[in-house]
Amino acid sequence: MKPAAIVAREDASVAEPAYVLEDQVGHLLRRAHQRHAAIFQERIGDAQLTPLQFAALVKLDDLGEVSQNELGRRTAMDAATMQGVIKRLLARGLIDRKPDPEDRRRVVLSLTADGGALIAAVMPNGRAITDETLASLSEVERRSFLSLLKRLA
Amino acid sequence: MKPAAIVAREDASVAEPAYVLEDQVGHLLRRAHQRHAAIFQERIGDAQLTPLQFAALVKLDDLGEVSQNELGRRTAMDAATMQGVIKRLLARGLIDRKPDPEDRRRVVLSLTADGGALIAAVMPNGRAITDETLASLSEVERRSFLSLLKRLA
DNA sequence: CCCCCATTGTTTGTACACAAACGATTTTCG
DNA sequence: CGAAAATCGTTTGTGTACAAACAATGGGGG
Repeated sequence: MKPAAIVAREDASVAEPAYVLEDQVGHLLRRAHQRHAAIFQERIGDAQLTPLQFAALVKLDDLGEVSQNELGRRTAMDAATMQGVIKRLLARGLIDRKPDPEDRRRVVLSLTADGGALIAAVMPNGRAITDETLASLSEVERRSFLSLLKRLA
Repeated sequence: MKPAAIVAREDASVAEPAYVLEDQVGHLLRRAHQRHAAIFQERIGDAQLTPLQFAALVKLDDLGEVSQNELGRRTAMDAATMQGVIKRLLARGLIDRKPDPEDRRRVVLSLTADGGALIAAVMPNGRAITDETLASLSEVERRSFLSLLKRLA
């Protein structure tokens, strides 16, 4: 029953639009990321392999040998997170780890034969996961979305 | 059995483009989400308040009283995650919790006065966080990005 | 009416994610 | 050269995130 003309107080007609949780970037990014993680888990084809582990293997495949910190930078994981990821990949025998003779602070990481075989086997699934995640967008929309997203990250 | 003239083996000239980690939606979503979380922490104005806790308070402010599971659905948190979030908000006295007389399985959650005051105080920071997260995009690009992102989530 | 089934909330276990503090090394620069 | 600063890897503590299994309650359908 609002006297239409009156706008005193903090009235909606002038105030900023409501803060709608569902419209906030942060919330949407979180949900999109959740959905992607679910698709990943369902489609990657190796029940134990997580997105971060996959990312680490892909980068190791690209780079050959790298130090742990550098691999972290390349995959956007911090040093503490890296610990756990590396530990699990080592435990599965997918990567190898040895001291760097040139710099005694460093350890050098590389793929084992098993790791190389696994990454080769699941790479196509990685592509399929990307496709399915973007399935609701047209080809043009995908390109546009990815280019905008890249500028945010 | 491919005609000789056309590409033998899986040759780079025709093969799918390389799998570039940095171009994958999943990786970009993860990084964008990380960046948003960092901006949130820096700008929300309450060192203890996390994005999920903020989301829960915002929704409680909208809805008044809700059961724990329903709040979880509205904020996209699963029941197990909810436990921790609720526990911490209770410990800070920001929310209230009482049994639902109509359904003895349920608990009813609501904001306390402190919780209401806090959410009112930090809401403007929430808007600023959204702005800063999207700072690298123009107004048109923001709208376009958010609309595409919403369709992914 | 009663049994099956769905829903609510809890617990446990695994895996990110990051701050902060640490020891060991390497680099830089005065 | 030698002290300060930077880098590397580790540990601890807190907070998401979710699967899976559980007890208690509620709502039907036979």
